[in-house]
Amino acid sequence: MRIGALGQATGVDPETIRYYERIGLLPAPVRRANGYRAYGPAHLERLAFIRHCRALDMPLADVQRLLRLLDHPLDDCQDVDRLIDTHLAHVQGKLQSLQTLARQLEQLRGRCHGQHATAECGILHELVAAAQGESCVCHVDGRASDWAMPTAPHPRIHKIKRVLSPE
Amino acid sequence: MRIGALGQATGVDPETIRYYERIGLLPAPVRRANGYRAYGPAHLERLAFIRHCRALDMPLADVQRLLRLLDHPLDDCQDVDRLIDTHLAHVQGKLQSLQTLARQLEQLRGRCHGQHATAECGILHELVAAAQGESCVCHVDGRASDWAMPTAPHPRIHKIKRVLSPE
DNA sequence: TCTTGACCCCGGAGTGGCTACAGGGTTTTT
DNA sequence: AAAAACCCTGTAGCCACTCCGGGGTCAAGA
Repeated sequence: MRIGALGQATGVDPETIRYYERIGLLPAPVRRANGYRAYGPAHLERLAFIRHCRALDMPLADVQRLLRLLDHPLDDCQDVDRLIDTHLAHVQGKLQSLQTLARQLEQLRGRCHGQHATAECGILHELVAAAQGESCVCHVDGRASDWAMPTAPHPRIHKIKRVLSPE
Repeated sequence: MRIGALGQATGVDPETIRYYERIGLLPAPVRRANGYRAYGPAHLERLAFIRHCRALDMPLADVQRLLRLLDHPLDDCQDVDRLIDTHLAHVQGKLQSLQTLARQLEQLRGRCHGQHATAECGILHELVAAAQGESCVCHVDGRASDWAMPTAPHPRIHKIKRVLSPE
């Protein structure tokens, strides 16, 4: 089958299929005389597997590792366990902070009803107040969620000695 | 204050601050004779605001819009409402699919205990079976979640006429 | 026969929100 | 004086695609 048919069969965009090939996730198929890719059932199966893992939000690197384990059926299965465990922990952590986040946004949303100028908007006021460290509906307990924080408090460990000296 | 002090005060990496300046989110400060950026309290406030919005997982484009609304206090506040509403809906949708995903992963994890070769691993078996369209703990109801799907079934609307013809 | 239009190819750039250099200069501390 | 810490610019990398331009191929319809 050609790339379009494979895409149809698996629900994957042909461009994504080519991308998977480029990064070495899907083996390059043979080519027909005209240069078109010719896929067989093995490709279909493999791509469906990738797709399913992606549906479980696994990063492609993890999918790659699972595929390698599949190709070597005698290896220890603990690697699979660990991979799933790690991924699950990751997902659960994300879930937790997302729940907190949704609560915060709901409360924030409750600050404003009706039409008035932004100068009187409870939402903006709240956001500004929070930014200035005052209490905020978003941070009832006084600390911010770490959801989607660009980088949790300075993961980069370049030793900071100098104390903050306001200019 | 210099960029490092501002970063300390807000918990933002100096490189991120420069990035915000580059994309026009944070106004460029004056420079000292040596070329160093010199920030004042207004910058601190603005950056803290950005940071707080980011903690609520808002995309920078939304933060940009909120900042503009803040700068024009006479505008209608409905824009703020809509922005928050949209964002909240987005977050809630994500939350739902993440919950489904976590359940699926938990069930998948339950398929494998103990040490054996990957050939006998219940997790891998399950994933392969699912990929082949068979019933799967992950997809009890027979349909896949759409969480993190690269692209929900072909959003691209290039009309497909030719029928799938297995090679 | 010609044209249309669906399909295929490739390479490269763009997305968001940073992060990580490289390669230099300046300031402060030891 | 030397070392460490800080600052600058500019560029490239990350993830998982997505989109685009510019072209080739192939079957069906007028």
